[in-house]
Amino acid sequence: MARGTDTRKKIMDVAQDAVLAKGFDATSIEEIVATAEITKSGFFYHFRDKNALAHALIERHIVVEDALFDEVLGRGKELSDDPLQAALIGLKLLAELVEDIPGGHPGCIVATAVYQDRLFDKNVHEANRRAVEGWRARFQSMFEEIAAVYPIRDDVALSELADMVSAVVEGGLLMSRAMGDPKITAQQILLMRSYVKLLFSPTAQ
Amino acid sequence: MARGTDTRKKIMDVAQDAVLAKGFDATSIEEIVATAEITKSGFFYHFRDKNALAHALIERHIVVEDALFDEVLGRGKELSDDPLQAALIGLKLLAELVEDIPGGHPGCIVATAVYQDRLFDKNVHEANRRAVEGWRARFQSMFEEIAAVYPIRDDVALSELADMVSAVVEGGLLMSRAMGDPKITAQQILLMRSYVKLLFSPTAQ
DNA sequence: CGCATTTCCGTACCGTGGGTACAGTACCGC
DNA sequence: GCGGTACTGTACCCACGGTACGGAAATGCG
Repeated sequence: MARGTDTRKKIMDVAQDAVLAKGFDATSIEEIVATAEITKSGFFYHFRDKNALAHALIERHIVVEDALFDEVLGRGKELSDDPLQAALIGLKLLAELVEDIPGGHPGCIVATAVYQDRLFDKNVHEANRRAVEGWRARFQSMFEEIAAVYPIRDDVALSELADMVSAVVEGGLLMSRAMGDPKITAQQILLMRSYVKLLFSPTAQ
Repeated sequence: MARGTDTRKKIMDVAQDAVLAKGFDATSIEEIVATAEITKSGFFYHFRDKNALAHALIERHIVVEDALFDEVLGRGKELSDDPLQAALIGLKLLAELVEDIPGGHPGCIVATAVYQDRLFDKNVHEANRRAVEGWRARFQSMFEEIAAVYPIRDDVALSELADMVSAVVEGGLLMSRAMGDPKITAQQILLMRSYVKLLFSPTAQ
């Protein structure tokens, strides 16, 4: 039993490295099986097709990313009882964390799936949608906690503001990739942080 | 002579329709040549490979997009002498324009190229980089004009703020695609607008 | 211990699609 | 009518996703 899950995990690890480094379509199954030291048959035993691999990677990615957000935002709450300060700390930690990723900017698995229609089926896109919805719920509740204490300085929907965090992160990753500058993502997160600060603190600066 | 440029243009038009509808990788050369009523040889006479087609499409796309930004931001300047108001108007027009794209949001050709490494070579990514740099320059000068008149309410770099416009647009398009909700992009642009408003106008509301 | 199930390996094969090679041809300006 | 431009047609190669199927080793279970 351990044998099975090990191999499956190894395939996913190898695939994830390759996908983040080169993109999903640039990662051939033959290459994955070579690196994982298995055979093509072994691969197709664990995954019905390349779609199934993508699906598994995304599901796992969501779990990891959720844990990461939990940690960062949780740490913010630990460090301040004030919901606004907690959020600002959390966003700053997130920016630092994104910047410290070794080997620059791997980009987001979710994003790679969004922009490759043929390669992925409905299951994958569905998983993607759930991931984005999860982020929205998370950040929306964060902003609601802030809004319960502080007046908001502009008429914006908190759900859209929550989406903006995701959008800025994803957009930042994309810009980083396009420009070959890994710092951009962190910069963009800090700008988002600045917006949150201005939006909720009248005496900001 | 007209014969040549016509065919080339026809290939690009056919390809662009298909690419925006289904994505680049889902569009096969065989399909393009069938729709354009030419032969495979004819295609490869005009484009060395699929890369060259992508490159040509992106170059053309950049020109169109630049014209679009020119129009929207120019209209903003027409409607107000105040640089902040002009920018706010421009961003609002941009949001409206993005929302009115028929058939939803095709997504950005630039983004599709960023997330597909194998399909595209250095020329394409280079073209991409220039496009992003162009947007940065454009929005940076916009923000500089505002900053010359209004004090800025947080310590942010204007070049990064300029990148944020691109990041929010791209991130918004990505979120739209992921969620299947074309309205998200426009919402995100309006949030960016709200940030600009708060950042430069102390008496905002 | 025997036996079935799970977890692979090996090999051979297919279809699609990008891309090449190269010969031939129709048109167009000079 | 000559040479270049703009193709057509055919035939072919290769990479890669995916299938088929037989076999083998480890594992769990009675």
